[in-house]
Amino acid sequence: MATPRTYGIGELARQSQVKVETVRYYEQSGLLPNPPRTDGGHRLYTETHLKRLVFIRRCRELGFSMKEIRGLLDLVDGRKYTCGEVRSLTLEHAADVRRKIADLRGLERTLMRIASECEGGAVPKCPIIDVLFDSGTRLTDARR
Amino acid sequence: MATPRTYGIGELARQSQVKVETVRYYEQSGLLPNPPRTDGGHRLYTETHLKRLVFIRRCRELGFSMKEIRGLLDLVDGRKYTCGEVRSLTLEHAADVRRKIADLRGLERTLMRIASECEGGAVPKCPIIDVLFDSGTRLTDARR
DNA sequence: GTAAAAGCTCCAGTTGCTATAGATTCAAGA
DNA sequence: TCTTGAATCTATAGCAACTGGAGCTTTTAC
Repeated sequence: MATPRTYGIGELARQSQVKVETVRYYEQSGLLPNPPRTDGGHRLYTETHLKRLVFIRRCRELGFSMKEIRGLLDLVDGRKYTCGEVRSLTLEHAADVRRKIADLRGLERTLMRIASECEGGAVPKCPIIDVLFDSGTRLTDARR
Repeated sequence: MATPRTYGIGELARQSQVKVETVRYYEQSGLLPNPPRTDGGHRLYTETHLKRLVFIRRCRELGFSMKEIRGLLDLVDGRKYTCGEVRSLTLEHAADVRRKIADLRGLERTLMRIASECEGGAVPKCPIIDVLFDSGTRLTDARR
C-alpha cells in the first residue's frame, strides 16, 4: 500500500483554511500535537492532523473558546466521551450565544433610540453626546 | 464661591462605576486627561473628569471600541463636531452590532441543529463530533 | 548550482482590561 | 504628635486568540 500522504505546514494551512502562524500557535497551546519533523526541522503533517485542525477551525467558527475546544478534544482523545457530554457542552455554549444575542439586541435598540433623537444636521451640538455625558439618564436595562 | 469639589481616584471610581485600575488604564491610553496631583503624587480629579469617565463607561456599555470612543471624544474636544458626524458614527456602530447579531443567530441555529442530531444518551459515540471531524459537511453559510 | 519559496524560532503588538508586588502617602484616632 | 491602616503610587505581567516581523535555514525547481 501507498505511503500515507504528508503535508508541509503551508499545504496543511491551505487545506484547513487556517493560517500558518495560527497552526503553529495551536501546536504551542497544545490543541494540535507536535508533528514529526524532517531532518531540517520542518513539520510533517498527516491526514489525522488535518482532520483535527479542521475540527478546531469549525469549533472556532461556532464560537467555542480554545478552552472549550480543549475540553471537547480531551473527551475525544480519551475515547471515553459520551454523546450526552458532548451534547451538553454544545447546549451550554448555545445558551451563551443566546445570551450574547439578547445583549446585543438591547444594545442595538439603545443605539437606534439615541440616534433617532437627533436629526443629524450640521448643528454643532448633538443630543447623543448630551445623553452620554449627562448623569441623570439611564441607558441600559438593569441586568448586565 | 466654594472650592470646586475634588475626588481621589477611589471616589472617582465609585462614582463612575469604573474600577480604579481601569481609570489609570484609560489615562494611560489617552482617553482621560492626566489629572493634577497632590504633593505626594496622588491623582486629584474634578467633576469634569467624572463626567468624561461616565461618558466613556457608557460608550463601552454600548459596545463602542476604545478607538471609536477616542473618535467621539476627539469630536467633542474639538468642539467643532456636528450632530451629523456623531449620528453617523452611531449608526455605523449599530450596523456593526446588527452584523454581529446575524452571525450569532446563524451560529445558534447551527449549534441547535447539530445538537438535535444526537439523543444525548450514554452512547460513547456522538454525531456532533462526527460532523465536526468529517470533511464533507458544511456547517455555516458562505459569508464570513 | 543557484535562486526563490517556504519554513524555522523568537519576540513584540493587538484590545481592554485585571492583578499582582512593593513602596509610599494620606486621613483619622489616641 | 504619633501611629496605624487604608488608599494610592509605579511597574510589570497576565488573559484570549491570534498576527506580524526579523533574521535565519531548508527545501524545491529549474
